[in-house]
Amino acid sequence: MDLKQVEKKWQKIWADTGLYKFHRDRVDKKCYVLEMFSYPSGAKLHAGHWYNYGPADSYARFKRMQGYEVFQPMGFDAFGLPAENYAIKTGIHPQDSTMKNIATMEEQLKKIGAMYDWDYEVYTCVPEYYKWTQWLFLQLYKHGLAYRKEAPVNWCPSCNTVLANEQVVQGECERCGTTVVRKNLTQWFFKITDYAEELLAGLDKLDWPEKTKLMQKHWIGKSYGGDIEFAVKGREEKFRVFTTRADTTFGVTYVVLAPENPLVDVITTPECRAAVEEYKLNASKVTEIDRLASNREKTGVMTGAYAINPVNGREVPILVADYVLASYGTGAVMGVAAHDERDFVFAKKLGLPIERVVKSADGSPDELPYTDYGVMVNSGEFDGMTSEEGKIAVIKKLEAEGKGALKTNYRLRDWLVSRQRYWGAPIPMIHCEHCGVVPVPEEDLPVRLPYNVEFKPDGVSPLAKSEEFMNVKCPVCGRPARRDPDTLDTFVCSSWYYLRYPDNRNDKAAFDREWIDKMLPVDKYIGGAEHACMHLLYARFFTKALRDMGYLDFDEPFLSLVHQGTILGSDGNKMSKSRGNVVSPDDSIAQYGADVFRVYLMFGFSYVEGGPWNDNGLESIGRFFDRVERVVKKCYGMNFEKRAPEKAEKELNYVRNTTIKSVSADIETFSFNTALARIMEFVNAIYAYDAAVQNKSTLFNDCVKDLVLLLAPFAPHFAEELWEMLGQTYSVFDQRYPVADEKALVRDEVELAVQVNSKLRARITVAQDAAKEDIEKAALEAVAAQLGGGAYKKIIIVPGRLVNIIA
RNA sequence: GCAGUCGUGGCGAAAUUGGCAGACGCGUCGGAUUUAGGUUCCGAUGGGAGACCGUAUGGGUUCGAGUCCCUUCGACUGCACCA
Repeated sequence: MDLKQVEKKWQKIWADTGLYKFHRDRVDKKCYVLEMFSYPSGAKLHAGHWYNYGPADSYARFKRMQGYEVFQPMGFDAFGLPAENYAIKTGIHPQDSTMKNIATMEEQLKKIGAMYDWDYEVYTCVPEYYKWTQWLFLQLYKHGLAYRKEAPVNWCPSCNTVLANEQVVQGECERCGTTVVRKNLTQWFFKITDYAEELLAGLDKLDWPEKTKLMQKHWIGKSYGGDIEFAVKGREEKFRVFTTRADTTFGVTYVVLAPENPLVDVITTPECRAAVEEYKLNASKVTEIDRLASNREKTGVMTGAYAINPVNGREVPILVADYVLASYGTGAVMGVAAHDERDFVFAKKLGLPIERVVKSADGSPDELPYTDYGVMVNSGEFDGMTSEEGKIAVIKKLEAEGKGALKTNYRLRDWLVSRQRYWGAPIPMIHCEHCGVVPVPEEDLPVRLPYNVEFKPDGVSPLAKSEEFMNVKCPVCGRPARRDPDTLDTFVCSSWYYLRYPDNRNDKAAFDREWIDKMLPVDKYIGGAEHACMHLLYARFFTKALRDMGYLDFDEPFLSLVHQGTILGSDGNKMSKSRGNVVSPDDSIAQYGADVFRVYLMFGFSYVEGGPWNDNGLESIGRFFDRVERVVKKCYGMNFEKRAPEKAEKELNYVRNTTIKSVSADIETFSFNTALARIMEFVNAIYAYDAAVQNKSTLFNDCVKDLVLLLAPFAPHFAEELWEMLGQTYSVFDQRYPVADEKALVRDEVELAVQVNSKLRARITVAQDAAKEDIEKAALEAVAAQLGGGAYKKIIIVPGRLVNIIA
């Protein structure tokens, strides 16, 4: 059959009959299947998109055939850096290129033949959407979850522009090669850290890949310890360090501040100032990634100031070193050279003292640095305590003296959402000389992104150059004021799109609470593992924050998550233009059709693994389709006998039902490759029956019908055509997926392997319900020769599998 | 550097979760159909002549290990001196 014609035909009929329209009145049966939406970059839909969307759609179709009201929307994550860079290069406006790309990708997406209900489509870059992104920002602001603070950005002094991390290559600007420095700007943050504990605790309940949960767990990075307060000698100032090893506090021989720590400027002595300033300048030139490279040589300088260790009153030097980060803990660390790997290296390098205060508990000799737990020594009243006891006891004592506190620390940082970019949602805030920072009133939303803006980089946010945009009346006092010139991180747009889909036309609210409480959470979310920590964590945060603000009533957005693997080029490398190994789906589809392409992707790879592309796999799927088509054609119009040979009937019916059972189970776990293998076996069994039995009964017809139904989610156009060929009524997707007849799954006889001393020696066939004694007897008979005298120590029987005789 | 995942025929991969390793497919070989090639249908296909040997490596637990534990090697992904 001409698959391309068939695909066109059914895509039209599906659209004309509205087959995939979501029925809102059946919401109690809803199944929300969501694939991560596309980013419409210059490129077209690639093999990776297909690998995400094709199998996911097969899952959705399976759910539909099980009677669920499937909601499977599609949309575009349309704001972002690539469109803007493309514009800087070509002069084509981001809005124009983006809308054009979207149109192309929509066409391509329609060719997949997926069940998307396009009525619910969403673009994040249109005012109808970003109005509500801005509204969400305002709600977070009103609830104290959005705030401003200074934070460093990557700054190219030559281009006069802020760079994204990916635009910094080995510390240099990717465009001009100038060394990138860090520069502080006042920017907006979302207080995701308020939810650190809940984000961590909620992971347990989720049906997500374990490794993804583990990655989020590490990202949140909870650790138990305490703050310890050090006074600066001869000054008023005090500062705290966070430590998980307070049992080593007596071994502190120095303390280190991060170069960005504001205290540095305050305490540095005049003699040391020049060196410290130079050190700070150099540190600002090193990107965070380079600065944190583990094999990098440790550096640091003295501030000239001294700190007083609160446990023993000892004076220790205060240094500045870039291995201490301002963003983690308190931006200050106590140096315990004897019991910390990094401190040890640092102390050696700078000639600082090293003093042991912990030794191994069993008294066995150990070398420094000794980083394990042990027993405290040289620690005054704490001598003899174990590290476990000591790290609590030391903090508790300090706490009583007001010089410390037990503390749980999180690695997670607040989410920086300001971008000094054009192509994003404007931040809906106004800066008034008299009233300060004022939110845009909700009735004034959206704050529209102006079209005519000079977005080429020249030192300020592109929007800052648009007087028309910037000038606004202060909503509080009415006097002239300025808008915030920054736009929102695109992750903000994608943190709530799944909430907008079900209610995408709502112009009164971001979404109707009652409705989305019925439609959400998402039942199955499918997308790449690269989003494990950012997108998936941000979306969870948004859901929880919206719940607490009273806009919805569930805790988690995505109950169940699957990551598809990556399809590599046929050379085993990641597909990339520079390698020239990119596989274009369009060519394959033009040749074989969308269904063959989709089935190839599902059969040839383990879904979560992916793997290298292989050209000749497509052809074999085409042949499989032909094989199915032939048996369907043969079946239609055939005259059936009432009875056929019982044995052949029983065998075929057995295969039929085991196929149904395992295919259903496999789709549920996204094991598409094995599901298709079972279907192929079923086809083989139908052929075997056909060859062996002259006068076929209606079982043959039933099996062929089941075959088409089983195949339908995988090859939707093809199956719809076959269903019609069988004289059945439209549509195959309104049929129920076959359900196995449990009675047919029981076989009269089973084959068991017989082992002697765990080595396979024979096979026996016994009745399904054979008694233990009978099995033993049959097994012993079968291996009588090997056993010789017949003596044995014991027999192990694994029901339905094997018998192992230990001689 | 740390963490996670993984390593199975010529190739893509399976393996009921500790129970007959290699399902299914590709490729290859053979047979049938065909004037022939292709298509189609049927069969064989881990290695070895064999007893046997085989799931990266070396050990361990077990009646039994691809699966669990430890060692080493390699690949991929993530994180980045996390105090």
